[in-house]
Amino acid sequence: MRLKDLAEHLGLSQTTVSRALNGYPEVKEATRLRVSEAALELGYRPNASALRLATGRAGAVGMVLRGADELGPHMSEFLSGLGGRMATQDIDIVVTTVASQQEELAAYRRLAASQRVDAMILHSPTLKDERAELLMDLKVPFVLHGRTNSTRPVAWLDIDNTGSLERATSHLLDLGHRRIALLNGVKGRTFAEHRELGYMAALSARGVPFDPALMGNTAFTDEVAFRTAQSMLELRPRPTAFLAGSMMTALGVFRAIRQAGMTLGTDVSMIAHDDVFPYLNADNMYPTMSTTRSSIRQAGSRIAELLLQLLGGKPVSEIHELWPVELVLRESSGPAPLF
Amino acid sequence: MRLKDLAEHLGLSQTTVSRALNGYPEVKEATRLRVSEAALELGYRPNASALRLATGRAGAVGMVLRGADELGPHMSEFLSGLGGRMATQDIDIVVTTVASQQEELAAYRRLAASQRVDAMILHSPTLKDERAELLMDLKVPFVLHGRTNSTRPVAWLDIDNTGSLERATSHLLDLGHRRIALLNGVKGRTFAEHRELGYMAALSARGVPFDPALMGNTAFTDEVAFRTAQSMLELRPRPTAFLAGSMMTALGVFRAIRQAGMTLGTDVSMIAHDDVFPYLNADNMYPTMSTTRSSIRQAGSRIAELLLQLLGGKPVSEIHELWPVELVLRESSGPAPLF
DNA sequence: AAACGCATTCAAAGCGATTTCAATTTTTGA
DNA sequence: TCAAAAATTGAAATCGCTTTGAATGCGTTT
Repeated sequence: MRLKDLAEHLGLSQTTVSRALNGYPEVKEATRLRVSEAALELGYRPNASALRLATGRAGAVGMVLRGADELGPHMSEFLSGLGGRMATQDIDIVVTTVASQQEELAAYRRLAASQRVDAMILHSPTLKDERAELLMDLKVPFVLHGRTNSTRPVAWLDIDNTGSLERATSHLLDLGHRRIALLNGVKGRTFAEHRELGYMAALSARGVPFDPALMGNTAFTDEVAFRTAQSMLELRPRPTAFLAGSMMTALGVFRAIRQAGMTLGTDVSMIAHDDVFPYLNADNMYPTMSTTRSSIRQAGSRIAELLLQLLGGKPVSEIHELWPVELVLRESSGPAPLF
Repeated sequence: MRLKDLAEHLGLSQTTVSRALNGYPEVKEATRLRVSEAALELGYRPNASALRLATGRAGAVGMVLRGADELGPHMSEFLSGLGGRMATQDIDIVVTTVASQQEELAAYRRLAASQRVDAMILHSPTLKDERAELLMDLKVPFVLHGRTNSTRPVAWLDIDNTGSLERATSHLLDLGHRRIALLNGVKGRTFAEHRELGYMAALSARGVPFDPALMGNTAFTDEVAFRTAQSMLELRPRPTAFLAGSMMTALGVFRAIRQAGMTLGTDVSMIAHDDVFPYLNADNMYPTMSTTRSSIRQAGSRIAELLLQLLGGKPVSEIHELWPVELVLRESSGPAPLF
């Protein structure tokens, strides 16, 4: 069922039918009604490729996912938020996965050159992010989930990682902890740097010295976290509290604590960052987990909105959102043990 | 940079340039070389929409993700496998997310009518799956990840859930367990039914009666699993072993066991199904987790291959793959306790 | 009654690729 | 050497839509 068929069926020109369906004013109301009824009845939907070619808009936004490290469980949550909003505008989400760093830039180039997408979403940026710079060079609009240091303006949405860690660290200090381990993301990533900043700020505000042995910069997997936490717990004096970068990290730390024969919440405290997964509930852990919490799904949904604004012509320099992070105290964070 | 520009730049016709780039035989080798060099140098890439309109192929495959229940961590793993293979063919993956059941069918209709994708991938089918039937009615090619009972032939790839659970259950029976709880997926889903079949078969082979109180049919979240396991552990006689449907489920059961003051691997045994997540390693748990294992990422990659074959004209009736599931025994499964 | 304005409708020109069919050049064979 | 065959190139049609610019019909105004 093409536009032409529909037009012939109605005894109208393609022009009029097209206009009727797209809500142009210069078509008689009775005609419009007749057209939309026929379209509905015959199940007409414009051919996506033709529509895109004619309008010059791709009707899609793109995301490039780094296979190994980045993908993780966060992505599906984010996608879910993003997709919900985009679907209402009939905009597709095109995901591309790549294995290596080089492939990644090539993927952005490819998407841009073939005009497959109208805009893109960038994740987990580094302080100096070449993907962002590339997209700006290519003049592809994008919204950054996170922040980066660029000389040019960038549209972004980020959570307040610095504030989050400052509060969490301060709280642990309040509870008497002095040896607080930070299981952070890999160096270079903006969010990791921001978290470190918050952690450092809280420590120095109390005059607590920073011990590099208590900081880990690794991927957020339970395995790595387990190993890191395990070796940190062998330090003397050992850390009495952990700041875990993600829920997966928290699970690993959790196991390390138990294997060392200690109890979470009394012998050792922990506050983990929770991106809010429906299948992994901090409130329902045992003991319940204190968290810094921010829904990554909501971020996805909001970024979709920002993307639409961006495509609607809103200036990049006006698209910045910094979201506060909740600190939710539960059982896993308690007073420092008295030795 | 359009084809026209490139052709003018080279002093050739669009026809010749197009042919040269697409490897048609009727173009002089020297010309082809000159063209491809210029294309590379100028970074020419055919406009995706135009190409699609001209060829009639969408150059994309679609997936519809149910927001709430389905998305989960499995999806990103699967996507990663799928994407790796598709990228090599310059085929996009279009993901659409939906909230409700109704929206879902509408989404398939929409994608089909607008010819946005050449084929689709279906997940977690039910025994009688209306999405699959719809796609067949709409004549949209698709590969099913899982199986369904349809009168018409369907292309599918599935793991041997029945065999997997039969082995796992048998193994637990060998270890002396008689009260074996099954935390299965929701009723109606083919994989859940298949798993139940395997479980039942193993029980009845030993003449062990089936106790409905020991079977749960829920979503694979740690929270639900925790609650279900908790209440099962209050039964008398209590279950001495658990079959967990996923790693998330396993985490929930794990907590329930600990909270009940018991030890996994001695007081209670568990075998969990592992879809192999890079961030959650059964081998590295404490105690290490016995699993039935099958990589969902590999499944994604293979389904991409099948999809390409399907689009290449291979008959649907010849596209069936049943993958065996490994049983990996580790510390979480031990002999039944002697009361 | 002619002219004007307004509301509708339509024919045709894109959008940027592929592909059919025709034209041109080069090679081959007698 | 010249016609026929083969190799190479190009003009124009096509894909299905949007959109520009022109045309039509009809009630008002002068």
